[in-house]
Amino acid sequence: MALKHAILVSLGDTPMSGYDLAKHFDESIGFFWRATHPQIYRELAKLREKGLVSAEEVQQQGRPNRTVYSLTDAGRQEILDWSRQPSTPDSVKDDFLVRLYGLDHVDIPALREDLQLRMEGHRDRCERFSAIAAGIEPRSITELGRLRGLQIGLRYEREWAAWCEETLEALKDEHLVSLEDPFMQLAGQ
Amino acid sequence: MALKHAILVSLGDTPMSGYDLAKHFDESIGFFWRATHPQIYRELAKLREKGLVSAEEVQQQGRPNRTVYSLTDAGRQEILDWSRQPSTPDSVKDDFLVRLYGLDHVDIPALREDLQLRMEGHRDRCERFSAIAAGIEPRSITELGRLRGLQIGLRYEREWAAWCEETLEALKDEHLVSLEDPFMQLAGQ
DNA sequence: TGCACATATGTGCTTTTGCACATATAGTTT
DNA sequence: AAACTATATGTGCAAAAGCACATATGTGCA
Repeated sequence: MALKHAILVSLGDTPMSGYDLAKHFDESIGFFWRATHPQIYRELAKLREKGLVSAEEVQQQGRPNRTVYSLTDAGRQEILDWSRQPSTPDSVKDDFLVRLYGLDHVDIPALREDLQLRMEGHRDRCERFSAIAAGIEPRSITELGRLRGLQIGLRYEREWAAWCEETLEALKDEHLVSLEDPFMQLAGQ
Repeated sequence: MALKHAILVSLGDTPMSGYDLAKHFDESIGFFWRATHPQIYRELAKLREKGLVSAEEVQQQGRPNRTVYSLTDAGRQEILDWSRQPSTPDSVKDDFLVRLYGLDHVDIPALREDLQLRMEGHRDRCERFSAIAAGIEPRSITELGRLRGLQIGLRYEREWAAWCEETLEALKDEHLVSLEDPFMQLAGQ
């Protein structure tokens, strides 16, 4: 369970409300661990009970009040303890790759559309990450960590984007007919 | 829920028992979707109820009997329907990257050990994938899909391995002291 | 006036996942 | 004889995740 730790680590930067955290999970740390707002609010309540975070009600005018959470010393210790456990291997679960694995049973035009969308997503993130990374000159341990995180994100997105492009090419109709049709297969040999 | 579909797709290749499937999930399709044997047996029971797979008891001597499952026409249709839905974005959840994000709060020597282990794992898989990929000359739609899957796996592992190496270098003590110590920071400018 | 939107925080319910444990057969090793 | 390994199939239970829905305030816009 590292949602807990993703929250603690985020609060290690600066105190935040659940709402802030939810936005934060949509942007920066969300690349490493995704979470939705109900998950976050529930987890915050548990962390508060355990004393790993402290909460402070903040009055606001013109808007609902916010509950701002801060990391406690116990929370800091919890991060340290957790960081000494071996990390759990990332559990891969990719719908799209399962389809590719069973390519002869799926709707290929639909898969191509999906692939196109994926490629665009990877390209977008690729540009976003490289823009952010270009602006970081690591002056602290934290910045170094963030930069390394961006680097793997960037590598990942870049490879995926390139692979999508290759795969779109490989899945063009004119390349597939010869595979499906036994006559063409013979002709191609 | 694509465990269901990962099983259906696997049975599309050839009929298998739960035990076979569990091994299969440890090897090939496990790169795209991980599952343990209790998950698989439970899912198989559900798929059987829905008529997406059929089961046949096979007597064996010297070993317990096996229940072999086959894909039905309804199952084939289910794969097709599913493949027409947009794929769900892969949900990233990586402990290790969360630690990197909060680098100033974690135990860095422990993280380095973890990083070393990861790197070895990525290198191993990299070699395994490239050995398998080298032996595939795609002659059918299925083989083309499998090859493309291996290609992204290979790219992924290669980038991760390289990144791990870079990061191990960046996290060496001699590079970190200057970041932690304000005096050294001034001296470095 | 009505509506959408951004802020802000939650509840309820279902599905999925993970992990430990249970059970049975038969061969191999110590 | 006891322990270990491989084959083969499950149950029980708790944690985690996902998603729809609920609620409240104030602003801007048509």
